[in-house]
Amino acid sequence: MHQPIDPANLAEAAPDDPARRERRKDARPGELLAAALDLFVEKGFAATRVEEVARRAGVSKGTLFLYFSSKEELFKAVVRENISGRFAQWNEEIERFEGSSPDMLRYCLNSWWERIGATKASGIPKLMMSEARNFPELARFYQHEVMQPGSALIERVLKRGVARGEFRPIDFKYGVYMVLAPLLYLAMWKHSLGSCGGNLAQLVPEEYLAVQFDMLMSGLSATGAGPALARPPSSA
Amino acid sequence: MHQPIDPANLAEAAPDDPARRERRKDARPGELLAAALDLFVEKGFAATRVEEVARRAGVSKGTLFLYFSSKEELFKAVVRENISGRFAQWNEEIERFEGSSPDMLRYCLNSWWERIGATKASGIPKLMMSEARNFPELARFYQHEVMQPGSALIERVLKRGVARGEFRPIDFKYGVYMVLAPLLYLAMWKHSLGSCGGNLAQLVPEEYLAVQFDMLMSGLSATGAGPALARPPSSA
Amino acid sequence: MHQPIDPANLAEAAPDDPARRERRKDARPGELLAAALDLFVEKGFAATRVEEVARRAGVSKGTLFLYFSSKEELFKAVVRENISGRFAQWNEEIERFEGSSPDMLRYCLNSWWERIGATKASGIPKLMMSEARNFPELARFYQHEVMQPGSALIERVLKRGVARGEFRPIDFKYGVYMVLAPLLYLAMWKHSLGSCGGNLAQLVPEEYLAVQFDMLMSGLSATGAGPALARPPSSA
Amino acid sequence: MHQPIDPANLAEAAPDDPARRERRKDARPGELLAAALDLFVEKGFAATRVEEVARRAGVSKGTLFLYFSSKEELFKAVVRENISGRFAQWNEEIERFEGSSPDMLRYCLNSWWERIGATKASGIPKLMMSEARNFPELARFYQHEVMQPGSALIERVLKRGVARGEFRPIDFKYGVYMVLAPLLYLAMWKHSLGSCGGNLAQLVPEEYLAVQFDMLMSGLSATGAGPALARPPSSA
DNA sequence: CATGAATGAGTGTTCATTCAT
DNA sequence: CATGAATGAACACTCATTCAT
Repeated sequence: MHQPIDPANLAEAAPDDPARRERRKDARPGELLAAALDLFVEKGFAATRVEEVARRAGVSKGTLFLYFSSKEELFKAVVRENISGRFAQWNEEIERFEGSSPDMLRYCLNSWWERIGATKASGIPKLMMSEARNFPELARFYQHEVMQPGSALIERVLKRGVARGEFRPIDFKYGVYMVLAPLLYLAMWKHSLGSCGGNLAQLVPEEYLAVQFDMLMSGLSATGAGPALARPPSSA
Repeated sequence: MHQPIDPANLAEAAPDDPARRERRKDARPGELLAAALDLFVEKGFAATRVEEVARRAGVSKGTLFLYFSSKEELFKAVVRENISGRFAQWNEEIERFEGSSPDMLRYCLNSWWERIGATKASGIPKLMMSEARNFPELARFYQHEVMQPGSALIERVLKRGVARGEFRPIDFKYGVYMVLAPLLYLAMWKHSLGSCGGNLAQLVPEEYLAVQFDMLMSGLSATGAGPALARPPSSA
Repeated sequence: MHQPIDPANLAEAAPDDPARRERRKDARPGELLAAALDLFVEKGFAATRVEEVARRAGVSKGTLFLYFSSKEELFKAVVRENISGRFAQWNEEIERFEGSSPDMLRYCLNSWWERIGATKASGIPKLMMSEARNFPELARFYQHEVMQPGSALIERVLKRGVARGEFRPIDFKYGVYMVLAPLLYLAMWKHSLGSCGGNLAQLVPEEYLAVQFDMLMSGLSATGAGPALARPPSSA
Repeated sequence: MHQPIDPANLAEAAPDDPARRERRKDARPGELLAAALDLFVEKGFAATRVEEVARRAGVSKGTLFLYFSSKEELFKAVVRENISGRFAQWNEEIERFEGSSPDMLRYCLNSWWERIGATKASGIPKLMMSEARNFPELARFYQHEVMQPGSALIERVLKRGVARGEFRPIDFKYGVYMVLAPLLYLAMWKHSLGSCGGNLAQLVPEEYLAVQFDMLMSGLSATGAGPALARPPSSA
């Protein structure tokens, strides 16, 4: 990732050389961002000490402030770094998917679990929920870069199912939330109450997701006799 | 000294009159609890300053500690006042409910919305999710005083429905989460991303809940042909 | 002690009637002073809470301030209350004592232990040592009312012994401290380090005093060959 | 990573060079320790404000906590710096001492006076007496770090004297207190009543100590005919 | 006289941020 | 570029003192 450091030009590079600074922005900050993600997810924003982030990244506290002008900026950078990129691939996969819509939906839930839910990244939605109010700008950013593409992806799946007669006609706006809510609740639960000992009913995420999927299918099933969702879609 | 004490009215105004004390303990703390709820919901537990709570209630910092021995106790009192204190009545209502189990479930969702979801109290679940990790004692408290009774209440409804043949047999542990997750997600959404302008799809909570209810019913329906939840219940 | 309360003149007694206040100064304050002595001795001045003093005396915090304008004044009153009186009797006893001077000295040490050292009053010297610097006026008072008569009493005993040829001639000024220092050190030790668990060598006060007495006698003995104190008395 | 690490100069300037850290830890803290000693002695432990210590040392409050993790640790450091740290040297001196035991004891008293008694450090025993009860952890520390080694040192001197036939056999436990009590009483007196004007009999410490030493010697003298301490030693 | 609710200044400690080297 | 020593604002909680009743 870094080019080999050439001692020959060290003396020549002006301290404020923008190019050099640019390069750095990719180098050392990477370790800082990783450390920050770990700690923010683990302890939350307020309880994370910048010194510990720096230490975990192997640099000094002063160095951290060389790259991020404040703890808040660090937080924003962490969120930016860890969320957007995946949707492109995800959309492609959906595009190429050839199975039934229920299978496609199951595939979505499963890959969410594998790529987000079961990983450290699952801490980010929780992070955003917790801090959104104190970082409205970040919240807006998250809406545009994460919530919107995510919702769009799910909406596409649902629409495909309806179009192919595999799902009954539904109100897509709320249908999306029906898929999202259980996933996001699970992510948040994992990183808050679920991480505190003494839980009455220890969730097994895989089972939780299976049950939620069954539930979804019975709500979406074109053959189901239930009244659910059988209302004229309010928005396309 | 001021005026001769008239024994006749001793019962009404004796300095240690328990009733008077009761009134006091209910009077000023009431304003403190209201102020605390506002601020906790608005800024979170850690970011709320006890002094500001006091100021908003119109008393001094010292007075607050006269009624609540610590910030954590204040928080617990807020939770008791707004959530756990209601389970008794709620349980009674359920006990006396005579309609069908679907109606009972709908009644639960509706009263949750009216009493919690639509009020400032809906900020509390979000708050707990955000702060649980950093305040384990509060998390334990919340588990015992809120999550447990809440889950038990829902489980009772589900069991009644199954027993009366109105719901298909389900795994109750996950069934409870199927009811809870959408509610809690809504509460959290309201107090985080939902409270920041510029949302792509503005949820209308009532509609969201209606759709979620339909969904639930189709998943639970005894007559439905879908595969959902049709697994042997794992716990009674 | 108090005159019976005549309801007839209650209305007439001006609230600030000094006589009435005087009366009170003997009545309720007695309990307050006792409670304060206990607590000051037990926990020191700073660590004693006026509220606890009041509670132990069975009155409210406000009432305490009715009698003592501040915590410091309470402290002064406690010290004043508990120190002077005993010397008159003590001096008389010494006056009448007819045994040998060593026996008289032993008698002094023993009665100090019985009347002061073994009682709560032993806390007062410790109190004074601890707080003298912050209450210079009290320190002066203590010097005049306690240290001075106490020293004089001991000096009288020593002089008697020298006059009767039972003690060798000594410098009385320092001789007095030779008697006092072990006693006062014991009192302070009892109320500080001695009251904390885990002492290496648990003192038994009676044994400590016996050994100190032997020591004193060997230093004072007219027959002893040692060089001790055999210098021309420098004062008195 | 920044520059190739040259093993050759690691010992001199590595950022984590323990020697450099050592120097730092001795530099500024020295001023803090001096300021703390002054203030603790002057006002006591509880009444001393860490901010004032910092201010007097010319640094900020935060800096103080950079070097001492708490006020109690600061106090312990003061005690170590001024008292317990000296026992090693003191023990060595005793070890090498070749004169008679009475001379050795006199040497001990004199060096106590020069190194502790006559210096600000003499305020520490008084301080401990005053605050021990309210700071049990400090009391324990003081017992282990000061009282115990101090007693052991004196006990060694006494045992040597008895072993060499220069002192008569004594109960060492109380013998130690016979040496200690006058010293500690002097220290306390200096910092409490002795520091308030208007003393009846102004002690001259050097004379006080000389007299106490004579007294001790006559009590310990092997040739003395007195009864003092001539009891079978209770502990070896 | 007596109460006890109310006050608010004061304390030890933390931690994001700065800056001289 | 990197460091880490220094900063100082901030915060929960205490408690002597006041005063309306």
